Amino acid sequence: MASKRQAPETKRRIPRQARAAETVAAILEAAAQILEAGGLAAFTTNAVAERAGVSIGTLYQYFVDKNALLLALARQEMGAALVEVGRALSGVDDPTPESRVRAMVRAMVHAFRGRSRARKAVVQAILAQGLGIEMVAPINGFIANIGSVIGQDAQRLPPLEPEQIFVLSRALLGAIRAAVMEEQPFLQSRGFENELVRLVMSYIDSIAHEAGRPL
Amino acid sequence: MASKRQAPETKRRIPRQARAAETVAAILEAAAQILEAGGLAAFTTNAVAERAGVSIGTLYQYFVDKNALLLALARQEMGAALVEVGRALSGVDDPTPESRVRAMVRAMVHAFRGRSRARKAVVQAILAQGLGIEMVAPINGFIANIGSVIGQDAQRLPPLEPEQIFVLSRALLGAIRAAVMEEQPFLQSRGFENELVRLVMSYIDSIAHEAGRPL
Amino acid sequence: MASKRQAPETKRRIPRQARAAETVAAILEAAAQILEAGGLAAFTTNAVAERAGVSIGTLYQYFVDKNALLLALARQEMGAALVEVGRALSGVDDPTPESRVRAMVRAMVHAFRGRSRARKAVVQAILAQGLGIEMVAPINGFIANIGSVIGQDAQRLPPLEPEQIFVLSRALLGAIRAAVMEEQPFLQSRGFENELVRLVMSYIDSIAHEAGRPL
Amino acid sequence: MASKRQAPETKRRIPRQARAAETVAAILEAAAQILEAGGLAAFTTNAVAERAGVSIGTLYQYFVDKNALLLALARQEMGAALVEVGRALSGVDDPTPESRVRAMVRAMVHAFRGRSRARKAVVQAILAQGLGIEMVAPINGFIANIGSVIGQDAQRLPPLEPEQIFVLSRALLGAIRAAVMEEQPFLQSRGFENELVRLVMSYIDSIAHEAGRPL
DNA sequence: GATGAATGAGTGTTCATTCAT
DNA sequence: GATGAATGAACACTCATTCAT
Repeated sequence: MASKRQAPETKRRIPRQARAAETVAAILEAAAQILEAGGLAAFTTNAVAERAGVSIGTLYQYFVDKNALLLALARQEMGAALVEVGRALSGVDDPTPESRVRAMVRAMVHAFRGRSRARKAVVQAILAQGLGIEMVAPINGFIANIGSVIGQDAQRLPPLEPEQIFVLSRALLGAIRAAVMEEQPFLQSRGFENELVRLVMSYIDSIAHEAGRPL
Repeated sequence: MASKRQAPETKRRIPRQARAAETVAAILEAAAQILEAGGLAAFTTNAVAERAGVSIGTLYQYFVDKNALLLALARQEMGAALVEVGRALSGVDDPTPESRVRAMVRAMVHAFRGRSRARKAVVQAILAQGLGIEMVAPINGFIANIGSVIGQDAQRLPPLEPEQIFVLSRALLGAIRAAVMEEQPFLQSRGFENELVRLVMSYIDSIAHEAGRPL
Repeated sequence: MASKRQAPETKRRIPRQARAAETVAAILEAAAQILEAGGLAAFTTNAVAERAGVSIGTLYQYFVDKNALLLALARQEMGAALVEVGRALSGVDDPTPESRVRAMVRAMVHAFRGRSRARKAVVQAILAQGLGIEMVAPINGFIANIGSVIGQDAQRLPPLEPEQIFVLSRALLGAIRAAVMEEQPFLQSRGFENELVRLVMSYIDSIAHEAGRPL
Repeated sequence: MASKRQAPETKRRIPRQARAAETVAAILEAAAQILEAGGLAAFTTNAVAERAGVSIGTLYQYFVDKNALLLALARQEMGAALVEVGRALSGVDDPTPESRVRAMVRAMVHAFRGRSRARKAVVQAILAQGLGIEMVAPINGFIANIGSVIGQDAQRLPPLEPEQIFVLSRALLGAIRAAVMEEQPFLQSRGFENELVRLVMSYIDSIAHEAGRPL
């Protein structure tokens, strides 16, 4: 696992045929299952290949190394999460700022829900390689546009400073991540959701006030 | 690395002689250096022993296993950080709520400053074992008492709900941690500090308002 | 070497290809040679692998751990011995009780002959794990049926008590084992054989007399 | 643990003072306890020293190496056993041949003061070094003189042949040893004792008959 | 004489990765 | 394309033994 920092290659061969795509899917699914069941410690290439019903050689035909497999899994999961968040935002008919934030928060919490051990392991591994930046980038984007997420008209909120985007996105993710990692029972409770919403709203509110444009 | 969740034993032998104490210190220092230089991947017991100028056997005379060494290092670092935070809080003569929060935030940021790779690695390792809870417990405590940290008189702010303590502490730590992990250049900037303060203050403020007792 | 008492698993992978079978054979042969040459002290997995001309990884592909290798060797050797004893018994055309016992004794003595250091080591190791019971079980069975081995008609001798089976089988094995271990020159002499036969016959005789059914 | 075959040196320093004798005794007692509690696997020099309440350095002042300690323990226990056997023989007032044999058998079974696990471990270790011969020599002597042990007048039984001495002593020891090693519950039962007596008596009987001098 | 901190060779075992079939 | 037997560097950890204090 040498450390390649810049968006390392993941696939060795891009599957062009249906069967190959199935194989890749099977391997990723197996990887998730292994991770879910035994955490990072059980995540060996041999174990993944076996569970996928594929020979170890085949696994290496599609993933350059163990790391690439992990990354591919992480990307797949992040993508799914983002799709969900997007869907949540577009599906809100009550356009109160708060209700939009709530929708986003809920989507994020749920994205981190099922298969939590697998997610935990993936997160760990990603962090361990300093690839966290790449992974949170999309979330970052969402937060950056939070002005438009919130306001009916964009003028109301001045564009956020980079530090503000950073603090808000990482604070939110950090709280959710901690709840997942520590396996907190209230992860999906209403109370927890409320507090996350409060975290975002009060922060935005403070900025708006400072700019003389209270929400 | 078997998983003992509750404050696992760290030391195998308590050093009674001066030489032994030096040895332990040397090992911990070496561990920090190795972590700093090569991250978790380079952190092998043999490497640590070698850098400490000590035989591998000696290392194992003082630490039951690799994990215990890591934990001991984590505890030492956490302890130092907490001491700093405590000192910061008691050394503020301008007792504005905001200035007290600012002191705390600044202490935390600085605690995460020097030797950041080592700290990063320690944090990762701790998280990887689900011992994050133990490690953040003291921070948790600080936040839990944030009412008294902030208010001149404690009645002003109702005691925080567990979820609120959780969200606030993890959000703050999460933002700082991310800045460390991603090696953000603004880590020690005034602007970043301001936003962290805002994060805490606005959240508290929101709670206070809800309780009908604005700060 | 954890202690699993009940017929522990020995093989990790059942060899399906010809090459694999050869590899396993080579490893077992190497193990026997190492044991023969240097006793239990020289019996390290690395040494065995090296002598087998195989990598250490390959060894572990076929044997879960060091112990499993030892056990597999023991079983192989025991099996060979038993086959010999069985063949000896069925090949006696003079059906005198004594001549049948003599055939059995002779087979046992010969079974413990060649590669005695290896056998010695194996025996030691097996005993050291409390797996002696499993290993002597077949011999036990032979002795248990000694009535039928000896008598033309089975009624003549009452079925032996467990303690009697135990004493007779262990006494016989003990005498042979000691001769092997101490490398006694008379191991394969006629005189020694005679005395072993006497040991068995007189004991059985005594039981038969007691039961009022002298042979 | 290099193999020195001929009655290796055991003591490094012969204790001349009372305190030293106590120390040696404490170490041997600790060794026996460790062996009894955890078998050969737990038998480390450090563990013994600790349980004896002595520093590891002190242990090495009295025993050249680990092996010497084991040997000293074995000799001590063998000596004790022999004394007991002797006492048993001289203390029988019913001078039937059988009752004398029974006394001997019982003393042998009860050897090692009921510390059967320790006994097992010592036996294992002794065997593993090929020092079994040295250890059984005294027993051999007893059996060699079994004619006098048994008969009121020595003429009755012709002197035993070397093979006969060997077979009888090893058979008896083998049966007892196996019961110890396999931790058979009937080890100290009357039934087991009876069968051991039968083993010896019937064998002797057979020889006597052959010589035309039935007991 | 006693202590116990220090030593370090040696062991069993894992697992990512290769490549002949 | 797929297979899976083989590889071997690397690691955590043990414990008999030494020797400065």
